[in-house]
Amino acid sequence: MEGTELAMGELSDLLGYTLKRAQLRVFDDFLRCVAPVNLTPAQFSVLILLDNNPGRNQTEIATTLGILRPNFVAMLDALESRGLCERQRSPSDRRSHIVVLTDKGRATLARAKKLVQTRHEARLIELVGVENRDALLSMLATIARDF
Amino acid sequence: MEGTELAMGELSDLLGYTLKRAQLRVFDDFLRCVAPVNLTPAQFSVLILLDNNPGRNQTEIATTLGILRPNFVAMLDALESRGLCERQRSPSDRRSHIVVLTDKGRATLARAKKLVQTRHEARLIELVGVENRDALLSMLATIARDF
DNA sequence: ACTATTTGATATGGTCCATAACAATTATCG
DNA sequence: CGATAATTGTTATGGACCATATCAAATAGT
Repeated sequence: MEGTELAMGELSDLLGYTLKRAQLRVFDDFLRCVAPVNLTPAQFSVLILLDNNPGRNQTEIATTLGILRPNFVAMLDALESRGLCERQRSPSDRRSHIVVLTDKGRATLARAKKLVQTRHEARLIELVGVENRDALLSMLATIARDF
Repeated sequence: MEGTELAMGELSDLLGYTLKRAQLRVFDDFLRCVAPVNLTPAQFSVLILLDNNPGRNQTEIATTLGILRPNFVAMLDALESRGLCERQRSPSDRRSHIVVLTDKGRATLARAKKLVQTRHEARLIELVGVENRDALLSMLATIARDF
């Protein structure tokens, strides 16, 4: 039985590899921290978008999150079945569904935001250092936007 | 038809969200840059590990990459069917398969490394700035390791 | 020698992502 | 106006990736 660690080679110097590894860790921690309200990162992002963009339909919400419309249907079904949001028929266009947060949805989102801040992001900031957090976020945003 | 952009709200300030978005972009660009040798990020990481750790078996390679043994079987099948690596019976333990790079595998890896460096990483470094790249990599590695 | 463990493998199910197609509705424009 | 095109939500479907249980062969442990 060989107990020796394997050499990562040039993987340690690959931004993409380290980026993916970090992302998996962060999402895993997010799930643990937000477990009390039972929201995935994707569901959390949907609730935030609904809160900040009232009166929008499914397509608009989905596409701004990079979710394809067909895949957004089941996501909304899950949130709506838990009473966190509602589909309403638009009076101006009877094809589209306007998605709105319910009171329960707003309350859940508030709890989730608090959990994310106090448990998840706080620990993350402490890890990388307060003085580096904004630079990190800025670089990641640049990559996400302009790469 | 509303042409207005939606507000991202507190998503813009969420490290996890931006991290994921950046990761998707980076992997997408990796695929484009490495398309001439037809390797996914995961396959590339396997080849690198094989090159740096001769004489190891499937389980050791897979687990260091965070790949579960059952899922590694098909991955190796694909690489082996392309003649990039080979499974050899270990003389010391006839249960395990030692995985080795073939000459073609080494050549392909060399081409891939060159493509990654000159097209992929170079552009990424240029985007975030040479002076920031190491700090970025270091923070991501810290998150991946200690979070 | 008998049991427990390990290794590669198969089967299977879940989640996420992507495309095609469809009915209902609305927009286009001849 | 009316025929055609485009849009919206939806379903169906398939692929990629991830996780668990299980198995036969081989080895380790006692």
